[in-house]
Amino acid sequence: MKESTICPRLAKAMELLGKRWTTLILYQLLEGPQRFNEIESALPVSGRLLSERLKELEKEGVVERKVYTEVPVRVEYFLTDKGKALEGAIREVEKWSQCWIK
Amino acid sequence: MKESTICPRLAKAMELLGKRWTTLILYQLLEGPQRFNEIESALPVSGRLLSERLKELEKEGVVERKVYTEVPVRVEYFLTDKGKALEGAIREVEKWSQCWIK
DNA sequence: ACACCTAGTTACGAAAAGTAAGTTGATGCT
DNA sequence: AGCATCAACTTACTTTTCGTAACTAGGTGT
Repeated sequence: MKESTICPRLAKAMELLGKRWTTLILYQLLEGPQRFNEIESALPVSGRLLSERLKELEKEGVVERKVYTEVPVRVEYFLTDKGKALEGAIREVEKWSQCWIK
Repeated sequence: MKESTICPRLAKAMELLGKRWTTLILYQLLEGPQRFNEIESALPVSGRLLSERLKELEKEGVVERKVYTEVPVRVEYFLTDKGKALEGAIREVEKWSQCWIK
């Protein structure tokens, strides 16, 4: 790595959000709490990566995980306040894609 | 790949914007036209990847490339209208990072 | 002829992603 | 008891992408 003049906070944010699938997972969670399998079927992402990304997002405090000890077990993921604060950014990307992607 | 219920335009947008460095490169270009070496020194990205990303962005019509046949040659990259239309989204991410990333 | 400058490209080992099969723990079925 | 089922992961393995550093091309200046 080299020195860079860019703002470290933005760089760190993009290190998280710039990973494959991350933003689409968050977009999906804007709909409300969802279980592992729901997210997996909504997106073309594999269980392996989904699991990895959700852990990263949890670690960053963007997403939380709640286990319901039913049978079979149910696990729900949902946005924290930090995660909900990303809605504006995600909606802007959504708008852009509607206008500019054919 | 599996079937997914997510909007294909957003998915395609994220396929571009979700790649490593892409958004930071665009953020950098919000400052105005810049040469290859300027972008390279502003970001911790290598020439190899910068070249690859700029080609992708050019192909998608987000960025344009202008060659000045001076000595030595000068090449400038700048945002098209499609690229400038991303400013809102990028600024939202920037705001989020200022508020939520320590 | 040789060094220098920008703007790349190439080669190659390392890390991340994609795919598919396997694991865990609590049932219910026969 | 033994086996199948279900969600939510996890492992093993192949393919793609990344990171680093060295190299190339075209046009000077010395």
